[in-house]
Amino acid sequence: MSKSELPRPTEAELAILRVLWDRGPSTVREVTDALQEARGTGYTTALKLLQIMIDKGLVQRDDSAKSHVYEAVAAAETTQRQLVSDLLERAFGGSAHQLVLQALSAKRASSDELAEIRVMLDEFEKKSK
Amino acid sequence: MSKSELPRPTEAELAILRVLWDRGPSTVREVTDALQEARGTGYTTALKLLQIMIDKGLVQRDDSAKSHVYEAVAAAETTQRQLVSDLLERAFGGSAHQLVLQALSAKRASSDELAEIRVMLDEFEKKSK
DNA sequence: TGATATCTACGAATCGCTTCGTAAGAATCT
DNA sequence: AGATTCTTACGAAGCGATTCGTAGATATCA
Repeated sequence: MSKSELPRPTEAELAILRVLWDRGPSTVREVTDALQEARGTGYTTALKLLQIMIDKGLVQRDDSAKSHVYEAVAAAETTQRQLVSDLLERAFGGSAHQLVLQALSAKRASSDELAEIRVMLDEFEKKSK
Repeated sequence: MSKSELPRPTEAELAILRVLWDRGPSTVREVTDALQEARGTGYTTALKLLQIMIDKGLVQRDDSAKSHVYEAVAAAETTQRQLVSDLLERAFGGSAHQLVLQALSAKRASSDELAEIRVMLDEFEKKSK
């Protein structure tokens, strides 16, 4: 079984993935604490979600210790790319520059950010040649 | 009541909105036909969705004729901006340039597209000054 | 007119997501 | 040991999204 076909994470699952990407491998307790303030997630809720995410292949688990340790299977960039790609098709009909435009409008991007994006474009173009 | 607080459309609702943005005001029949190939949506399914979307304020209806005519309340750009903004927070922690980067990676954007995006950045920067 | 087609409205079934209560086992404290 | 705390596992409730069947009203056709 290849890793290439992970399902799109749901909203709650994405919140958990963000914690795992941020903290690295973590226990249920640690995930719960991290989500406590932002979402008020309860302990058994986080546990259940992580168990479901194992079934889906989104996370893997090390259960050698008493408190199991969970880890995201896909890198942040991979999942983010999947999500953007999804939105691009579903909402923009594949028009990347429309998406970028709306992203900048939504964010009211600063000049610094715009400059950063320009650098990215340069690198991107260099690579694709 | 202001129009400013429309809920985020669901997946099926977004598919309908795209038809309405594309075609302009349309009947249930027209929406169903447009979605038939892409999604296999049945007539009563489209009708029910449109009725739900009226409750949510996503569409409005002209029922003066026998076949009611539905129209999107928000412009495409407005909803798209909302969706991108949402994804930006939920998946990227607000980092716009990370989102742009993943969008370009996902799309393998062409040089033409990249050029288009550069033009956009210029205009954007000009406006924000 | 009678049959057929088209439309709206409504209810219900189904499914996935999210949350929580509870039970049972294991470790820790007194 | 006995009580407390922490953990995993599991089931189920609640909710929203999606789909469809059916009924009833209205228009169209033969």
